[in-house]
Amino acid sequence: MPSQPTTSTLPGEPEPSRRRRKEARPQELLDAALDLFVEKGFAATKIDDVAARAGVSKGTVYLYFPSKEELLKAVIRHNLSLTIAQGDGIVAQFDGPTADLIRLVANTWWERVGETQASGIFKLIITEVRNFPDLARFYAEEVIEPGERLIVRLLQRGVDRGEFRPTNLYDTAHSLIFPMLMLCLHKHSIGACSAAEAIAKNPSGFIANHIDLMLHGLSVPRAG
Amino acid sequence: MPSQPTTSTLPGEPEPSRRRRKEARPQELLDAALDLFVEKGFAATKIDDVAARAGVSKGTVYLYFPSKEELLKAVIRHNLSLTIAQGDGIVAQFDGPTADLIRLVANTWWERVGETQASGIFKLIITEVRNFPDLARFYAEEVIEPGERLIVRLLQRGVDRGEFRPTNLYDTAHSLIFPMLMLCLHKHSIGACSAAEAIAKNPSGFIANHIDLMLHGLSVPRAG
Amino acid sequence: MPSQPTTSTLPGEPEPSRRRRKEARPQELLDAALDLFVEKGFAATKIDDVAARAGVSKGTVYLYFPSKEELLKAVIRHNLSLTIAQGDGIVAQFDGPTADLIRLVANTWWERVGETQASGIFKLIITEVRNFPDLARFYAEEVIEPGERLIVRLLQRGVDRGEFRPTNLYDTAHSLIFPMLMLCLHKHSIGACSAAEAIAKNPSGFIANHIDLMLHGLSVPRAG
Amino acid sequence: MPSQPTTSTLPGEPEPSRRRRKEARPQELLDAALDLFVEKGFAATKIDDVAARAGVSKGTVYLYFPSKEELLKAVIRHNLSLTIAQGDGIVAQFDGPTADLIRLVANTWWERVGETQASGIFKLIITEVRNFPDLARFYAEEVIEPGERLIVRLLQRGVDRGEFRPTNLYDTAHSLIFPMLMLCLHKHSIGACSAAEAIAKNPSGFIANHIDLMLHGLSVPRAG
DNA sequence: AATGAATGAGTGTTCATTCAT
DNA sequence: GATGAATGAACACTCATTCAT
Repeated sequence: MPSQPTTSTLPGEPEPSRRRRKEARPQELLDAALDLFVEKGFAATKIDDVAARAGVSKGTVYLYFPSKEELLKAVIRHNLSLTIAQGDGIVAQFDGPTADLIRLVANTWWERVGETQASGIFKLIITEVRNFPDLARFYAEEVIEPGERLIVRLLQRGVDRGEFRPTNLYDTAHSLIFPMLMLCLHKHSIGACSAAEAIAKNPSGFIANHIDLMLHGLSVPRAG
Repeated sequence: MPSQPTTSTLPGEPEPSRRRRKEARPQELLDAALDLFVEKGFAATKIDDVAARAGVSKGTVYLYFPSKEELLKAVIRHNLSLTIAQGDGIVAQFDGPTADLIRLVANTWWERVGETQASGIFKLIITEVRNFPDLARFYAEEVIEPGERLIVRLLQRGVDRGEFRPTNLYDTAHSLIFPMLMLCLHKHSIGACSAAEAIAKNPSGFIANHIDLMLHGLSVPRAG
Repeated sequence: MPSQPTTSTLPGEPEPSRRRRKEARPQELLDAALDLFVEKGFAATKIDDVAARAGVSKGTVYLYFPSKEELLKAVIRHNLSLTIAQGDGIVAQFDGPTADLIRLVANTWWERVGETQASGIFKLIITEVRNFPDLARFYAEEVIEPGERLIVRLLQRGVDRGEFRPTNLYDTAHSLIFPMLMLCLHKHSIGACSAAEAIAKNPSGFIANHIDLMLHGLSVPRAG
Repeated sequence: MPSQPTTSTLPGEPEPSRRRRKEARPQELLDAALDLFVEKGFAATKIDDVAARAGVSKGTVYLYFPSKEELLKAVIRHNLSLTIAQGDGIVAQFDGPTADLIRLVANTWWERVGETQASGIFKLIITEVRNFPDLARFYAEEVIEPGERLIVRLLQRGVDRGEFRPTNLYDTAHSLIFPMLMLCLHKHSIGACSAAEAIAKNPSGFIANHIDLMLHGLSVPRAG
């Protein structure tokens, strides 16, 4: 279930040169490892399987990563660096109503994270932080804090412009983002088993409903 | 970190009779196993550690559960049976405004699940369904479906009584419940590492804010 | 080539009880490990082979020794403690000519060390000190220093009593002991391959000749 | 720790021509391999390290030696051919007292073997013969037998000339040579770890004392 | 019932060897 | 010739499971 084919040459394609392979390897291995760590968990994933999915032999994994644990950390680091500061740019230059901005940010995030392989990183974090506690600091600094700051800034903008009523912005930020994260977790757990689930079938519909609900919940009561 | 003491006798307590201990064994083992499966994951948990935490020797675990996998299933079954049909009673006999009913159900759930050891079950499910896919059917039937039905019924009650505007009730149910589940997940992952997190410090405040936001979001727009 | 049978029960013998086995295990494993480490070297010895020679399975080795390296250290520690202070007693209470005392000590040492499995320890030390340098301090303190002191005291006794001419006693001590150590090394290297070697056939003869030569070498020149 | 520089060019030295380097390769590899085999043992030495010490890449080793085992044999063969028949020339043309001849041979040997990298070969032999038993025959024929013959001839010369009393010449030869060999072994084992050892500090003094002791031991008792 | 010694299949990691460049 | 990426067999070590006590 990798989102990009990472296995060795398909028939018909020219065999990539040794040098080109070497440059592509780490990425291929990280993709394979993300897939498997997310699917099975760190402990239940065999290095042999990571290697096989990347189309190489077991020893090759150790040419690029000194241990299974370092591979895990590299997977997380690599996929987090994709995530951070994704939204900051959008927010800075947007000019219209905050409701539209929030919808834009949510949809962009869903396209770039939720629908890609990277969505698995959240399950991986939740699964493995307790076993590798230094991941916690890493994740808090790289994702949670910038992410919270971004959303709080968004909400503050709405309040400042008289669009939103005041609430506890940190709590509200979590009410906004948590269902989106659950969507990612769901996709890589129950959603991967029983396809017969409404939410798995139409995540965009769910997101639209969720954002509407939240925006309505934040709307300023009519003076009366 | 078990919420109930599961280890052997503390000095000062009266030694429980041998019979008491024997009858309590399976429960103690299930508690110990839940703790460890949640903390470390199934694959990274050693039977030895489960036994040690329950205050027995390794062999004893096998007197009660035929294999590690069956122990996992028993843990899940046992903790799910606590969960299911918890709220049905409350709903049936409640008479006031749906907003109050929802607050009551949410707070009751948080007390009985979120604040207890049982809150870990959601992390366990998310972590392990893909490795033990028959858990999926089990969980869907025992938790997801009754849970969704309960919340949808709640929301429908609000709509029927003219308290809530109409929305996609399944999506809205998920918007309502997902942040509560994330609270449980958080508590057993990041929240267990860096205590310096707003959300971890005041979950009840977060729940109150979340429910308010949702109820406001569901409120019927003023005619006019 | 173990000097005592260490493998599991011979047919006809009563099966030793589980408890008795547990007490005997470490010794059996140390004997097996000494044999193999001496024969093949540390790196080339497989834990599987140690286990097989001791008549147990691989996992059992790890019940008693936490790693291969600790097993090595235990082997050395165990075999050195046999060695230290072996001669001190003899020397203290001897009364006759120093020449006789030296012959007695040499023969006793040969019987108790040279002819037993423990003779392999010297090869093991020489082979492995550079890879495990903290063995060096250990060996220097436990064997070299007490050993040198013993022999120097012996020689000094001879000089004091006018039996030996004065020489550099440390150098002479080494001239005395080194050929005995070479005999041990030889036995576990070349001597184990080509049996057709004079020295391997008659070590006691060699020792007698060597001691005679040394004693004659130490004898006081006739006043002339 | 090689006694001759075997690594690639030092800054300031003229860069050897490519041809020079190529012709020197096998010698450089043999030197590097001897160092490492002696230091760590055959099994614990990595081809990668041999290559690195010789300043080439791993693949290059296989251009010159078909396998690690053949490299070992080449190292031994090469260092033995240095050793054999070193002394025969000296003995043939010497004319004075046998005592002087023995001192000359011993000192020459120590200069040419004991003080050079080649002294490690004895440790290597003792360490590895049991794993590669055909080395035994090789070593016996090339070193032990010629060496013994040489020393026995020396001793016989002394007896024939009335300088030495008769003894078992084979045993005496071993008494003479074993301490010298132990000096080599010591240098590459304990001596390489704890420098604070009398013997390691003044090997020539030890040799002088040892030969004196032996010669005195062999001296003809005064008639009387 | 309870124990914990023993097992051996399974997995992370290493490293001699190969071979395309 | 020289390189170093890739391989995969081999080995240290772990741990679920069994069973004699």
